[in-house]
Parts: sequence; C-alpha cells; structure tokens
Amino acid sequence: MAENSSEKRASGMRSAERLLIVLRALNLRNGATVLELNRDTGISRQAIYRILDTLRNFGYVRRQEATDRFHLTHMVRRLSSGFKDEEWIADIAVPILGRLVQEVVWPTELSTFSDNAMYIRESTRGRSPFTIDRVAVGQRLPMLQSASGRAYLNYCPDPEREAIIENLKSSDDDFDKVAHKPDYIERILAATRSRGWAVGDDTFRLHPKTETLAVPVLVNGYARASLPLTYIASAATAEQIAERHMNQLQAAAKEIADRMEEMQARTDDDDDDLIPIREAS
Amino acid sequence: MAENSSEKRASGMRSAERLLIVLRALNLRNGATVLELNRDTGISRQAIYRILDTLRNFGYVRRQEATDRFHLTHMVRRLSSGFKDEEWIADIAVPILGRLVQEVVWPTELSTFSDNAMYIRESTRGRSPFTIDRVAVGQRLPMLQSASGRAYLNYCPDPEREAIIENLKSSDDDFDKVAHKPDYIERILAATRSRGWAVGDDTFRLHPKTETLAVPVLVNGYARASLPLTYIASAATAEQIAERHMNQLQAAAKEIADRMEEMQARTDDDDDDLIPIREAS
DNA sequence: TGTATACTGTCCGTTAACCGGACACGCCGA
DNA sequence: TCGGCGTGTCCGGTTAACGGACAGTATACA
Repeated sequence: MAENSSEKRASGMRSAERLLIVLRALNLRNGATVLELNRDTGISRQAIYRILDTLRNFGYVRRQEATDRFHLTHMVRRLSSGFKDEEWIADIAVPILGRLVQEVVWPTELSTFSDNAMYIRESTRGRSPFTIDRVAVGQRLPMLQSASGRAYLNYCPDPEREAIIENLKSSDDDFDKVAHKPDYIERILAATRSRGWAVGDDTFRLHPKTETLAVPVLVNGYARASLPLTYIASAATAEQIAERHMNQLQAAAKEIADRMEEMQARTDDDDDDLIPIREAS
Repeated sequence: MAENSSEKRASGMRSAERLLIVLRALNLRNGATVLELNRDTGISRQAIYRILDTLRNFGYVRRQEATDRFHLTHMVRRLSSGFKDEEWIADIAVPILGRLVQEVVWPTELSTFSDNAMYIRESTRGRSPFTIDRVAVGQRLPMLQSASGRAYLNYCPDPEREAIIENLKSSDDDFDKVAHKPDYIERILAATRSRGWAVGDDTFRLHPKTETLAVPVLVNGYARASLPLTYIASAATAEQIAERHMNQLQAAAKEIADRMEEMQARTDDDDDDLIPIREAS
C-alpha cells in the first residue's frame, strides 16, 4: 500500500538509487546471498543480480567462492576515502551554522587546522545581510594573527601547540615570523585564555572594514576547530559583540562538539536513516 | 573511432555505473563543480546533474552554499563502514591463495583472529583435488589447538598474546581450558618458534583424516593472520609436507604481507585503477 | 555599450536499457 | 515422488535515462 502518494520522489535515477540501497545493505550485513539482499531491500532478485554485476565490474564486490556469498572488497574504501576528518566537522556544522546566522545577524564560519594554518571550511556569509566580501571558503588564515588561529592554538592539546609553533618557525609566510617571539605568543594566548574567546590582529584582515572574534570548538575538551564571527568594525566593538552574542556562539560551538562526540562514539552500526532500506517491491 | 568494438561491456547497468564513476571522482577531488566532474569523467553535464541529485537524495553529497561546489558528506562512510580490517587481509589474499593452490596441491586457507579464536576467512578447498570436506569458510578454530591459532599466537605482539591468553582463561569453550597451564602454552610456543611454523593438535581436527600446519602472515613484523595448509595424514608427515612446500607457503605469506603493508602505506591517493575514470562521452 | 567567453541550469523527444514475469535447474527433506 | 527453497537466465514491453538545444548569469575586454 501507500502506493506512490507522499511526494513525487524528488528526482534521481532509479537504477542508481537501487545500487546505493544494495551497497548500503551489503555494509549492514557483509557476506550476503542474492536472496538475502532481496529480502533486506525489497528489490527483485533479477535486479540484485544486475546490481551485483555492476559492483563486481568495479571491483567493489566479490563472490566468495567457497560459500557463494557476496562480500565487499577493500576497494569500497575508495568510495569514501576522499572524505577527510577535517571535513567531517565542517559537514556537521552546516545546519548548526545555518541556525546560528538567524539568531546572530553577523556571518559566522567554521575553520579547521591544516598545513600550519586555519582554513575556512564552511561559511554563512552568503546568508547574512551584513556580509561585505562574499566567498571565503577555502581562505587560509594565519595561526598567530587570525582570531580562528588564536582560539585553536589556545585550546588544542599542549603537545600539538608546541609542534605547531615549532613548524611556524620554519614557515615562509611573513605572518608566521612572530613564532620566533615567545613572549608575543604568550601574551596573545594569555589574553585569549582570560577572555575565553579570541580576537584577530590588526596586521591581518580579510577585509579592512571588518574585525573578527572566535571561539574554539572543544571536542572532548580540546579544540578541533574554530568558530569565528566577522562584524563590521564601525558598528560595534568586540566587547559589545561578545556581550550580545557570546552565549549563542558558545552554544553553537558546544552543539557542534556534542554532535562530533556523538558520532565518534558509534563508529559504525548506526541507524538514523534518511533513506529507508526496504521500500515497496 | 573506437566505436563500440573491444568488448561488449560485460554487463552492468549504465546509469548505476556512471554514478559510481562520479562518486569515485568526487573522492579524488573533494569539492567539485558540475563542469569539473564532466571533464574528469567524460560524462555529460546533464547526466552529472541527475547523478548528483541522486546522491543528494541519499545524503551522500551536499552542495556547499558559499562556493556552489559539491562535497561528500560524512554519510559516505556508510558505503564502506561495513568493511572490516580483518576482511581486508582476506580480500587481498584471494588471488595469492589462488596461485598457491596451483603450486601446492593441498588446500590452503587464510584465517584471522577474532573473538578469542581464529576464523577461516578464505579457502581454496574448493579448488584443490585433495580436499575432503568442502566448505570451511567461517569455521572457528581454537587458539591453542589449531595450527592457525598457534602460528598467530606465537608471532603476534607480546601484549596481544598476553591479553588473548588472559581472555581464554575465562572462556566457556573446553578447548580453551588449557590456557590455565602456562607450561603447556610455553611448550607449544617454543616448538612453533623453533620450527618457524605451527602444527595442529590431535585433540582438535576439523576432519579425522587430515592434519594441518600453518605459517603466520607477518605484517610489519607481527602476525595479522595465519596461512594454514591441510593435508591427508596418511599421505605424508608434517615434516615431509614442510620440506616440499614450506618455501611456497612462506612466499605466499610474505606476498600477502607485502600487499598489506603497501596498502597501509598509501591510505589514500592511490591510483592503480581497474576502472578508468574518463571514458568516451 | 556591445561582444565574447565560460559556466550553470532546464526542457523535452528519442531510444536504449532497465524491469520483472516466466522458465529451467539443482538440492534437500518428507 | 513431490513440494519447497534457492540460484541463474531469457526476453518483450515500458520507462526513464540520455544528450542536443536553449536560456540565463557573471566576468573580461575593447
């Protein structure tokens, strides 16, 4: 029953969809026969054959000779190996940042550490009315001058911080030269620590009219990302922005961190489906 | 040119194949536009739209708002999360065991440790003329009596061996009771060590007429699996079998180990393609 | 301002390819 | 011997995937 009703199945290609369903089913029960897959997914046996043939052509599935069951091969890793851990957190942050920009009018971002700098991974600049320069995703931010970098550096594990600073000393980037001044570093770290959030330095601005403050995203107690907020300098001081929005910013950071911890807990065996395996036949 | 010619495209579903190609391309270049995917894969732009829609319906891909690029999401992990590391090695072993059974007439297997025992993951019993009982994949082998278990136990890291023996002491299985006799354990380990390979115990036989000897698969110096060879007891002694085939057995174990180390080295960014991305349009 | 280039997004008629009913076969237990 | 259960394949009808074509947007340059 149910017929079609509900929605018109937005779009998408039927046979390809079913391949994805079978692939998912194989992941839930590695080592399966055609009939088992038929029962698990509701897809006709003949179609399962076609799909398994396709997957076999690509080397993602093999048939175990002795038992005649179909198994995933190590090649399936290729279907997700391009997804990096840094992107994971950005991915999770998307809906949370989306809600945040509705509460806080200013644009916020999510940045992660990579290659001796912070990189903006996700941004709500496109959705904030107070955005000056648009696209910022992919933007590189120096560790010691940007609010993102300072927030991250202050709350990452001690050995990581020491290693980063050591690396910065041999960096080509002019911004990183100050890594040779331990008292300067200690000063900005202390300032960040006492406030609980970081501000950017005048020597580094993505846009001359804007300033930025940032909070860390603390996963299991340590920074894994930063959550910067960019505002127009003439509209308010950092303290005013913090007074108005710090609670919301911290709450969003906490929510992202919670989701991360949650996802890490169950490495696998999850089942908060978007797509129901088993449909109608 | 080229037209169709070559082969008849074995089988498989066109649209589903192309989805896999696009998914793979997205892994190689995470964050891509429709046009980039078109160029990378040779698939028409319109088709890329359809495919991305499909992937989006399943939550495997999202569009980054700011940059309008398509990205993988953490959901893609589900396409390969069911593939466990123990299966990886069995997967790699398949073609190597296939060649081995042609040199050594006796059937060989690959077994890995899991849940306080060795499990047969892959077998060439089906392809050896000297096989008595057929299907053995999935068979559980006790650690202290089977050749597989003894080979593994002797060459795994010391802390792992101690932990396993500790676990065996609280096992329900009668075979595991001998874990309480340290001198017995020391004796079988010493015997295995002096020979370089392990033999099975009379108290455990999958089939009364057969005996088994096994070598470990040493990945980075430590056992990750065992490679047992089963022969008919009346045909030869263990020493005779070893004299004739130990070189081949060790070579196969080494080859499996090499492939494993190789695969571990490049976690990603590999490109020993079976399927050529970029075909004709 | 106009023109060119580069890219994104959508429509729609054609036809290839996907679909599943039907059939054949092998195995096992009653 | 039969019926139940599972695997594997064929083939004609229908559908939905395909890509040419067109429209829209942004940027560069004269």
